[in-house]
Amino acid sequence: MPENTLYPHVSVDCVVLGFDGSQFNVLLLKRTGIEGSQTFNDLKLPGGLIFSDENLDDAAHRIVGEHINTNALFLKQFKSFGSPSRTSHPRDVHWLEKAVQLKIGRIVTIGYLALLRISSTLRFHSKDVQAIWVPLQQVGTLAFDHNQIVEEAVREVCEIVVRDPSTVFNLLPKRFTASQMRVVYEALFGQPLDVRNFHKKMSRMPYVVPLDEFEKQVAHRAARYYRFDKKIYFKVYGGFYPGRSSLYGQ
Amino acid sequence: MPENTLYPHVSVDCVVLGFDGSQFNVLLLKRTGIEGSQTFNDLKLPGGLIFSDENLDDAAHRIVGEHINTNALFLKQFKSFGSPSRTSHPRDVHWLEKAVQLKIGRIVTIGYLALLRISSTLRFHSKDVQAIWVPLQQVGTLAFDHNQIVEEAVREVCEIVVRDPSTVFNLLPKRFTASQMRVVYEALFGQPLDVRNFHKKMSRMPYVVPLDEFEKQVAHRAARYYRFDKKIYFKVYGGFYPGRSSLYGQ
DNA sequence: ACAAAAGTGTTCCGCATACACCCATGC
DNA sequence: GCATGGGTGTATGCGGAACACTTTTGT
Repeated sequence: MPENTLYPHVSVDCVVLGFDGSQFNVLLLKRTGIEGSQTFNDLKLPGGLIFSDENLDDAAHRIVGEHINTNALFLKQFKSFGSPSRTSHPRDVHWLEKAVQLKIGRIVTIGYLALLRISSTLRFHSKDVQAIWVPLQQVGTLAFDHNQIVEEAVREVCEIVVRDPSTVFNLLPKRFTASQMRVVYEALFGQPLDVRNFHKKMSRMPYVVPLDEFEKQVAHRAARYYRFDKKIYFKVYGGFYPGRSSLYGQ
Repeated sequence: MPENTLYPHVSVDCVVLGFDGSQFNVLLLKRTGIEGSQTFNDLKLPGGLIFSDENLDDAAHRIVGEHINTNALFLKQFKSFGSPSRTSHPRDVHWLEKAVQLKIGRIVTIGYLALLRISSTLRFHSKDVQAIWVPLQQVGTLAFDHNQIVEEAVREVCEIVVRDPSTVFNLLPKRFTASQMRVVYEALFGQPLDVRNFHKKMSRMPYVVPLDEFEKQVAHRAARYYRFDKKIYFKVYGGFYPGRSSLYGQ
């Protein structure tokens, strides 16, 4: 089957990062396979071959959508991976042949990154027993080159948030307190942030609007709720971020 | 040939941006094809299918290397393009069948961006009559979706330079004057920059070291030369840029 | 002496950083 | 009343932005 070596397959792999209020988790799927005469269980990213008439973004939505509701999901292509050896581990070769029902020569994969908050209302699709959230710190050895893909995705996240501050609100509920927002930033940057300075930073964001609503039933002073205002945000940034290019002319 | 629709091909397309001292140019290849009974001439990005045992970065180097010397070339993957219709224009279908000698169903392409300076010593490989530099402002309608690819690459450039200031020095000679460097930034940001502020900015960059060498034979005050010091740069930045992620733990 | 580009200093403002105490609430 | 987390103000320093004149050199 020379076609299979000449013509690589194309897949999409999705690094779905969910913030649970204190840390980041990645959505992984349980995989069972055979290596030699042994069976093994490990984990992989949600991913799959693209359909012949499907564009990349659609494929990514479809693949994530097999496990969670993707309405209004932040989902962004971030990097492609095409090492010829990325699917050549015996475990992976064997698993692929069973899963895809094709002899696979090589797969180039397009990496997608999704950001969302893990809320009490977020549910895996019914009967989806293979999908689990794994805290980033506890991710072990994954299938294929998926550790590398996760690593690169994580590297992306901060840059995305810095470039476009509105993306953090994907990680927060509609109403959120200042400390919820601060905890997200602390997780992103891996260090504690000064509370007073963070309040000032927030108050300098015109698109973070304070509400006249407060926490209830808490064993301490009730925190104020805020919300993110998209319209104000786009008015402020005008759709462009600082450092935009104008190489095509002013 | 159902394989061809099921298994897309994978190519690499390279947006090679060359700065000529005053503006950015993109490396394009002349293409001659047939549409209906007419022949036509237009331009395309350098690109091609990946080899079966080649990784993506290597393919990009190979493809750019067919036209210019890629020693120490800044070359970076920036985005993939996979619309099913991106190669479906009749001109492109016909041209591909001749060029690739295969019936092509669909091509997913990985976009690469290269940055370099166009110097007097830069030469296209001998007899390479198809490769030309086209100023970005003068780029017309290109083959396939190459206009879109160029557009996205140009959008990338500023962000890359902002994230990693050392990349600008790919666009400058080893020794450069302050105004040469300023002109690069002005072209990048599409606006004139204040001369005094730019000098201060430069003097705040420890890795831009002033030399005791000056222009000669110029009909005005001779400008000082500077050089970029990689070692100092990496000492300053430690290999990391501000806003790096530490999601894996501190 | 003139044309042409190089080089230089000050002020103002916004933002980041560092730092310590009082407030509201439930138990 | 105490434990728990929420909320607040001041001082300092750096870097971005605005702004005009003198210096050097070849012709």
